[in-house]
Amino acid sequence: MSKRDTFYITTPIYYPSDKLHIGHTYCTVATDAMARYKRLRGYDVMFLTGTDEHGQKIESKASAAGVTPQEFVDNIVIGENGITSLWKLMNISHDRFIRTTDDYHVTSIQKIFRAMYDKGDIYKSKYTGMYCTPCESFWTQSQLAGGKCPDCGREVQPAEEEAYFFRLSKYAQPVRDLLLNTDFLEPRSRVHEMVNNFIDAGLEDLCVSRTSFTWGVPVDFDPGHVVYVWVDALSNYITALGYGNDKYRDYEKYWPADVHFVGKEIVRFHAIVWPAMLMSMGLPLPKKVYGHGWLLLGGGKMSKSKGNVVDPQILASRYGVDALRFFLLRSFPFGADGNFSNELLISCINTDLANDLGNLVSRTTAMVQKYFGGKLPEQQQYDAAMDDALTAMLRALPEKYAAQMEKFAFQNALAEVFAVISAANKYIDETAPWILAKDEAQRARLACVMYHLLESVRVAAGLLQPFMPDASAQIAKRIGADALTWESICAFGALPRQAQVEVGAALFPRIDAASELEALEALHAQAQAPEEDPLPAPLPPIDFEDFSKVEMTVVKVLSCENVKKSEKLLKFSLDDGSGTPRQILSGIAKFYKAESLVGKTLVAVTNLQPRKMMGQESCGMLLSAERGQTLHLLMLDDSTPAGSRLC
RNA sequence: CGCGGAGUAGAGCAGUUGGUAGCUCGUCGGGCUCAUAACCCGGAGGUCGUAGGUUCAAGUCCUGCCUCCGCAACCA
Repeated sequence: MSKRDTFYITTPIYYPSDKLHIGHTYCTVATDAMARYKRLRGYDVMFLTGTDEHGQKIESKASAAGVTPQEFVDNIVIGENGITSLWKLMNISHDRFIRTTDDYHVTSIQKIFRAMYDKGDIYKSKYTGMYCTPCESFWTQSQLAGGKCPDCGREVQPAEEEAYFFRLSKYAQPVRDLLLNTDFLEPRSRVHEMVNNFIDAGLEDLCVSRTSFTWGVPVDFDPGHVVYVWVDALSNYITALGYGNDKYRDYEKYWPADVHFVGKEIVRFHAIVWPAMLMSMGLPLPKKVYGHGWLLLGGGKMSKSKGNVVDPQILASRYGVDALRFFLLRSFPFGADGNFSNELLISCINTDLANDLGNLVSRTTAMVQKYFGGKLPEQQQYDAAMDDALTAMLRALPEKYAAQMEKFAFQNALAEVFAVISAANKYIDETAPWILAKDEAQRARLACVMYHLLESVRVAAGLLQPFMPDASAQIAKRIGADALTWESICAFGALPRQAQVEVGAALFPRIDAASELEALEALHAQAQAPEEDPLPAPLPPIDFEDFSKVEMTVVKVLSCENVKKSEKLLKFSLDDGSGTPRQILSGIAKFYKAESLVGKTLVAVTNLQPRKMMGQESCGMLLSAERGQTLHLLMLDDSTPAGSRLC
């Protein structure tokens, strides 16, 4: 046999700091459908997924949980209800699962890092960030919690550490050309975002090592440094094939990847950093990066902090894995955001799966059973006027479907299949088999009608295999079809004339929408309720001397207004007793209306280093009490004079 | 004037290179009885966010404006 064409497809490697939600499932299911489709088409497919297990966040979460980082990620990745079991539940057919803590990956990363260093594309310099001394941790501005260390809640200071940098700037031009002049990145709308926001804004060299934490791949020629996420995580796509290690030997065979499916939030790394790294290593670039959309809830982003995460395990257990997989790919265009809702899920299952597909299988097999005892006779009479339209549709379907699949337009591919399922339901009405059945002379005609229905079901089931592997197999079994190969799907009449059917229970039972929605609401509320915000960890004792360094002053609000273009900032002008108004910016706009605070008596730390926010200077910090999602400013009795010191 | 996306029937969405506005759900009426109260047919319902412009012709191209969302920034 001649060497088959290969198809290499990947999901991102997910970060196991929390349970995965429906968004991750969406991406993985889409990748799985594509992989299964390509296998159906005869490709030699490599489907890779995995987990990105290093980094400071894992390290600190593990320490908070009192376990080692390895134990922590093991639990989330391969533990009970972990990521691998979620993929097993979702019937994901990945060929390989990479964990960045795997030995072979670590070995490869060290080689890759050194290769880029030897080439001069990685160099040593200084990294500047906010540093928390007690935690020995660097944080970026965006990681800070209320401007403080997200771990311990203490103050952080600007500081710098020695670090290695990747010469990303050197590759700005070739990457820009790649994005603008080729189909490397799709959908096209993502290209503008990348070029305008990042490349043309000036691409800075990228910090690719850290000394502030240890949970990572060590830089083997410089103890104390660990490889930072970019090199470690992105390279998984080649290390998993054996690049730089002896574990696998598939690099030559599968690289370059045919497509990386990624969420739009990480398009930037895949479309800019990854090609630049490969250019530096002198390796071929992946053929395509596809940035899919997000599932939104109530029009907004799904996120833990909003408490609106949807749990795929619950949905799969209630409605079935195939139904959930189908829903995800049928309801939303892959390239754009989609609005997830339980109503939509239930209505999709009821309409497409129960009413149209499931019911078609049910009525068809029931009739074959009823009229022919489960097996069609050889004698069948074709009626061009009645049958031509349906057979033409069936013959044209595989090609139309394939055209959509090649574009990753899962929604459209499924729409094509369901157009034929609808046509088959209509065909029953037009041919009215129950009338034919009353006339013994019409037996051959009736058999032909039944055969056409079975063929419609067979072809549809064949094309649904990538989306609903189990349900498709069940349908094939019911209508007495063999394995649904692509060739047989394309060949109308591949089903034996004397097909033997079996009647069974409903494949997709109808869901009572009203009661189900109620049940889901209840489950959701249950999942939300116990999430009490834990108290932050107690801080170590401090000297009175340390405490006395903080100057806390009673202030009165002279004026207060929202800072333009900022959601969170309020700008205060305060009477601190000195006679000169003091300006302080505070990120509490979500909790208080600016005008309601005028005249209030508050407490401010008045000897903090002034700091600029949104271009305005802030001289101090207003004290407030925070618990979970709530925040209360410290307000004193208005008789307290401005300028009083707290002691 | 940071960047991008979106605004199309009650709801959720399609509308490729400009040429009579479609789909699903819901709703109203009819048909059928093989089937999972499912299936089939038909009706009602849209000045395609808004104001201009190009064109014989614009949801589809151009410009301004409004609203929503995301990214970025910022959150002492």
